[in-house]
Amino acid sequence: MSSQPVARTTGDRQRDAQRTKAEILAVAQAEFARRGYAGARVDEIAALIRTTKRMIYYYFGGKEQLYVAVLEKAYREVRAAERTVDVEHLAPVEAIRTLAELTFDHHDAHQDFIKLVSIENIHHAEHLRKSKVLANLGTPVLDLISRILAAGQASGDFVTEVDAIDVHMMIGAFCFFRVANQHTFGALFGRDLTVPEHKARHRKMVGEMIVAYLRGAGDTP
Amino acid sequence: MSSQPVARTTGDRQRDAQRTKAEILAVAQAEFARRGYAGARVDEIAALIRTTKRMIYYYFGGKEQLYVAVLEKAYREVRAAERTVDVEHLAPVEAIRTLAELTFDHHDAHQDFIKLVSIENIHHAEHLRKSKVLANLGTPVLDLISRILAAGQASGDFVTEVDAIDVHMMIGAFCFFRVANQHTFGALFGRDLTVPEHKARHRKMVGEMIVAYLRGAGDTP
DNA sequence: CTAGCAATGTACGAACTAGTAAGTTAACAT
DNA sequence: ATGTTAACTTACTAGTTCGTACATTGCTAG
Repeated sequence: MSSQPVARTTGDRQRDAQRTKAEILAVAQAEFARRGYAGARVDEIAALIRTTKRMIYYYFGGKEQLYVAVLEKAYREVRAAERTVDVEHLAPVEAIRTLAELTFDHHDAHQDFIKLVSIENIHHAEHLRKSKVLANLGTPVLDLISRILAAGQASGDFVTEVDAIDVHMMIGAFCFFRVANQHTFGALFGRDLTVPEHKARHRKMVGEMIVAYLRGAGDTP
Repeated sequence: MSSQPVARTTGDRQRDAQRTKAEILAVAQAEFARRGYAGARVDEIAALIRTTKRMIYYYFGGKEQLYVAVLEKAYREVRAAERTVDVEHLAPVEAIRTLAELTFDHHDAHQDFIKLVSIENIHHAEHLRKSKVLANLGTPVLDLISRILAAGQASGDFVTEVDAIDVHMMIGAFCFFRVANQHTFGALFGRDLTVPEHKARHRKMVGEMIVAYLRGAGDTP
């Protein structure tokens, strides 16, 4: 009955729209992250794939739409990863500490995404704003933080009055910075943030930082 | 005796090398911060000044050297500002809190600089590394932090064992993030980080965060 | 087996962009 | 006063870069 073409599972076809599209997206993501929006070259992206530049225009329409598609894919993957986080079985202090450490790991593992976000901010998030997909993506982690904060306040572990967005920002800022600014930081302070000792120490630091802050230890007496 | 042309103080000369150079640098800084290195256009920079594109090549040699000159100028100004910070008359807790708040103010006041740093990181700090000026610029704030930490440990106010660079990074990460990522953050969380309420709250947050962390409140019991 | 169309390749052009050759003028030293 | 040179302008080019017109071929339904 179905008139839809059945998606074949064998991957060795010469013509495969989905594979071509996916390949373009993957290469484009690396290229945009590496060179920025203006610095990326459509011809260079085309040269790095099986197919030709024509396909980029066939499937995406143009450089800008390709860039938006890359952004959308990257954000979708991040949000999907966020949804797999499960720390609600932990006590509030351990829950927020673990969330901070998982956020740290996640940023460390997705450096291309960090770069894309940096690039998008240089452009005042104009592409992100254009995308309807990204507007309706939601931020599951915020609800999680809200619940942890409520539990921590109820138990008395957390004293500081703060909302979930600010907590998310405080954790994210630290995790983002050490990836996004590793090169200038390394050059200016002579410290390579990628070496395991620093990484492990910083991972601990985020957790301790957010717990100390939520316990209210920074208050003026 | 002197064969050097005396620098005239009247600013109304038609030809003034220093003024032209300074004007090019100022416009270029704005343009590079706005569009990124690849996105900035030499013709556009030229169009925004009194003089012509030829002068950019006359004084700086090319687009890349102009960019490096902009970077050098921006970093020099930042380091100069750092040297004016005086918090050593304060007790350790107040000293580090004040330093954090001043860092916050400084980042907030120099958003173009933040953007240039983001851009430079996208390019793996390759230009920054090339510059001999920037290699020998030093980081006066690190010594300051070291002294505050030593005083705090001596007085018993600070318990956490941490070095100055990590403290600088923790403060800087927060201050940097809210400026650098304001656009994607605003679009995704519906929160405009530039509105005074948020800004004032975040300014307090940095101070409380670093004090709480240094007091060792995040330690596992 | 074949018609029809999605998918793909080739070749090219219009517009842009960094950089330069060659000539001109203002300001200063003497 | 005037020669010299730094400061400046104009007009141009060679190369790049996004995008497209047009031709072609593999895949699948029936």
